[in-house]
Amino acid sequence: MAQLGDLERSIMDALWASESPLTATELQESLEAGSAGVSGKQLAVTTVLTVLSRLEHKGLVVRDRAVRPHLYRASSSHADHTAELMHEILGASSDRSEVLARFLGQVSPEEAATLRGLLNSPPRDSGLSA
Amino acid sequence: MAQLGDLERSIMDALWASESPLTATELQESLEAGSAGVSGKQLAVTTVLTVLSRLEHKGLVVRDRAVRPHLYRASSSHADHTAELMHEILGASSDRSEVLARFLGQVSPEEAATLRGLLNSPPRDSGLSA
DNA sequence: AATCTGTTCTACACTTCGTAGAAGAACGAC
DNA sequence: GTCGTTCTTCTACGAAGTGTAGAACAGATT
Repeated sequence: MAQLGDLERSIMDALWASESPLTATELQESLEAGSAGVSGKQLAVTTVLTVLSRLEHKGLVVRDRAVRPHLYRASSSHADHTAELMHEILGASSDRSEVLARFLGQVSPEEAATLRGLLNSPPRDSGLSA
Repeated sequence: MAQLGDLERSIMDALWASESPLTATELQESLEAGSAGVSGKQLAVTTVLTVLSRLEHKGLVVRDRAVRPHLYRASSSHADHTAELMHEILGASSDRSEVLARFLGQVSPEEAATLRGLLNSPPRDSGLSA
């Protein structure tokens, strides 16, 4: 799946941050406003479109072609995506428990607590994601 | 830090698998033999050298210039590196606990057990790796 | 039909990565 | 100390990925 480029990431962030699907133009605006920090430079809509197509191709974005200004949304939540990425990386390792040990060795106490809580309250219903 | 390319990864794997530091030529040989699966094609030593330099530049490889055939070793263990990558990804997320929840939702029961064990075992003093 | 708005095609520059030859540097043999 | 061998560095190029956007095309509105 690989890591995304800067623009790709910004666009995904905007999509993840949005409740409802967005149009290319809306994204263009939210990119100008919301993010970027210092810039302020407006991107061309076609640029946004191009990146959206690429993200769709990568399976990260779903496009609704039924409506006229096409609507775009992230195919999975940010958390899901991130968790998947983490698993991908973990899975590529030969020595998973060792990695997990190191991983835990680096988490903050709060996160450790969070993890403990999650592991002890097992609401393992979510048989979702194929 | 980003993901590595195929060759870069193979070389890192060889370095991680090795107890002691290796020379470029040794790496070249172990690449031919150990990995690759189907190929069998021998890389030029200069290719290995180039990639090693790039990896050194990225901070993943440490080179000992004191001895003549320079010796190369991974700057950190595979597990450490992987764990760091996972943290990097996790850190880029705004909603860490949510990600962790999703992450745990995807781990195998064995891994969950491993994690439980690690979280309950004595505080990992290991103040190693800077 | 003409126009406006949004989408697709095409394109280019820049970076990263795989790949390696040519040139340079160090070290042992003589 | 010079010669040859061995190793490293420099330089380079092609493929892929990404940021960027104009040109051309399609659907809706009047």
